[in-house]
Amino acid sequence: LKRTLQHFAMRHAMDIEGLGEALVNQLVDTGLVKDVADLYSLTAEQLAVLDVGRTKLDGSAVVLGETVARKLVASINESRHRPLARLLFGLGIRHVGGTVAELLAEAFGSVDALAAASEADIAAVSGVGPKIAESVRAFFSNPDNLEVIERLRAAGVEMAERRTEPTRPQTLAGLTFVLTGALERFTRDEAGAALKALGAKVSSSVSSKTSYVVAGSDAGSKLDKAIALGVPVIGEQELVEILQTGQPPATGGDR
DNA sequence: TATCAGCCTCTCTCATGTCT
DNA sequence: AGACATGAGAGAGGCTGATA
Repeated sequence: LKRTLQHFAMRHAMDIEGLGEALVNQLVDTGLVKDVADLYSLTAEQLAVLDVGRTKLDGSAVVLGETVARKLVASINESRHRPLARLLFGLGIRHVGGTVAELLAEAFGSVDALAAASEADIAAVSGVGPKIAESVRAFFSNPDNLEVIERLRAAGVEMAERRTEPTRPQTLAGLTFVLTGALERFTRDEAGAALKALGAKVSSSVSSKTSYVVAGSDAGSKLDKAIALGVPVIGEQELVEILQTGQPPATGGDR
């Protein structure tokens, strides 16, 4: 349960800021939370008095405090409106990470449609094979999982994708980017989302099929691999230009 | 203001699934 | 079968908020 909660709350899932391992332990150990749906009925008053596992000099317990508790409740409330892919990832279905969750969200559009799909329907999605399809089908065949989904629905968690047409021309369609190192003007997630909005694919590993590697500061082994494979490497300034103009670099990188 | 603990962001690595 | 891509866990360093 603790691992499920941590996974559900993590950044790439429901992104509940402030809910980490220590707090999850407290919530489960005190009995406040028995499944992920219970998160949505927590109050700031309940959270504020939780022991954070330390003691003051006088021997009394250090508690979470009102500031953190209020922020956490706000973050939990916001998480009701995450995109479908985040929810699918957050449910913790084996073999379904962020990327596969996006494929499934795109293909089925709602939790209900995915839950009703056959193994063959799921495996028909490009990028999803029989193992993943079997795992997804098994998840939605488990009554316990279905009950949690119903409780999440009752708590107001959105269960379907809000269809939005691309707002920018898909000028980077067919190009694959890999981000490495730290960027100054945005996080890698933001940069990745901006690239995807232009139709690009963003991958986490470099191969000869990679179109461009965007290297920020302290880039690691992905930069080394890009150089070894002769994949064009671009810097943050070039990335900004791509995002502004919507056009891939004319030169193909020069690092 | 300094310290502390927890959280966040990011890298690295490896097992495993998918595709050609 | 080999190449490619993903998922997931561990660890490092920085950031944040509560406490002293």
